[in-house]
Amino acid sequence: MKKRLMARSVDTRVRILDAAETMLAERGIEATSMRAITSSARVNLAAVNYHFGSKEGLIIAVYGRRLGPVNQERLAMLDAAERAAERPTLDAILRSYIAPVMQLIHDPARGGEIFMRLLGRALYEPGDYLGQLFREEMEPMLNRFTIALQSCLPHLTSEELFWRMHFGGGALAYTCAQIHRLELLSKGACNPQDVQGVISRLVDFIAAGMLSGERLAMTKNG
Amino acid sequence: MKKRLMARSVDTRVRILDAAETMLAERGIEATSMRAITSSARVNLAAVNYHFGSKEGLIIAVYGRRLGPVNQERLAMLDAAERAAERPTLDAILRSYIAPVMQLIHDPARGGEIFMRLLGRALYEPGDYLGQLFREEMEPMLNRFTIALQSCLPHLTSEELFWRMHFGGGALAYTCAQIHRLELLSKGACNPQDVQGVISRLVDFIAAGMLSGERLAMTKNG
DNA sequence: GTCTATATCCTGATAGAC
DNA sequence: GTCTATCAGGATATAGAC
Repeated sequence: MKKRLMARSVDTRVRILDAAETMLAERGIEATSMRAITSSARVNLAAVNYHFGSKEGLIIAVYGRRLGPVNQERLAMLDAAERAAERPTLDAILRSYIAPVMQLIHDPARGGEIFMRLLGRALYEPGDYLGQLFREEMEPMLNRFTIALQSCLPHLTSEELFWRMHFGGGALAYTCAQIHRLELLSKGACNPQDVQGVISRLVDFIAAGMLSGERLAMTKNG
Repeated sequence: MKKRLMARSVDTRVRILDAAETMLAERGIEATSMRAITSSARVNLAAVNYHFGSKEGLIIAVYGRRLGPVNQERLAMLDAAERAAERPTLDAILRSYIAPVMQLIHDPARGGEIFMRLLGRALYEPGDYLGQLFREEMEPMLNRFTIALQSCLPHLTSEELFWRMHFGGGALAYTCAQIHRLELLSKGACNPQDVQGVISRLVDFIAAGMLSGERLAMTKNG
């Protein structure tokens, strides 16, 4: 990590990161130019290359500063669930994964709704900007959740579990990325600002999907 | 629609559309330049503007030529299900929506896996490229499926149904967009080429989610 | 319908003064 | 650390010959 020796440079770094975060969430990586970012942040164009080396370095920094805290909260919630019961419920495991992301809506200090949307888009972004960062930041956390789900759903083969985690991840990513449009798309029928409601609905939906056809799926370890 | 008077121009049009389809699915709209498309299609750069007017016109044409047939097949399957039984099952409705998309994998004449991936990315693309096209092509079809689901799940409020359709749509979109990576991501545990297996798993997962907490959700029309 | 050539603007990145 | 000026190349789009 880069040292922060001067107060002014911290300001500049943060202003660039904040502006980039917003524009990347709204337009995507390729559609966001460094000129648009520096103009919005009211810093000089050359400041991006000075502080982050390149556009790719900036993108990685934008995701990097927020991803760690979210994943640490996920693991902390899973830890707490595992301390509270020898085998945590499916609902508790799913909630540990989902709540820290959805609660970003009311946590501007960690990126707020903007970073939530950015996170939802991450796997749809082209190129190799994020490959290494996600392997480092996401894989260890995902491995722990996979193990927790396996002991909760021992009748599922690893293939079945993978498919269902994938479907659940899709529902979550889509919700994060589209959260700002849902009220409009539903013609006012739903209220995305009711964070606890959204979390509970997502947990219920995915838990039901994870448990579907429990009787028929007992082909192993039953 | 533009008339096709000369054999040569049809070739050029189609070669551009095919090349664009592939590159858009792999890199996204903003990351794909017209130079890359025309170079891959081995036609002249100016041909895009001659045939499609602009890059945006090309993008709309790429989606436009494939979206209609897929949605018509969805509606045809729903029609058949409604002829076969007065009230089609939830599984039959979901399968009508999902199967025509997933079966693209083995239907190169309708765009194959490439268009399926492109479709999965559509709602994540920045800008207003596709707004009007989707309002025209998707909304009437979605309205029919909404009605079918409502009569199948009468205990759900329209808010609840919207949320669950949204979650299911996210699972489907994610699967379409990531299909080519699933074998790698699962370290060989799953086989995305087993189309019928993927369809059945998606239908089962989403149906279970749609039905979740049926007893608790009876707040209307029970 | 197709092509070459070009117009006009934007892109990421850097050198060098301050 | 910040700034101006600039580079080299890429972007979409078009004019005009064939």
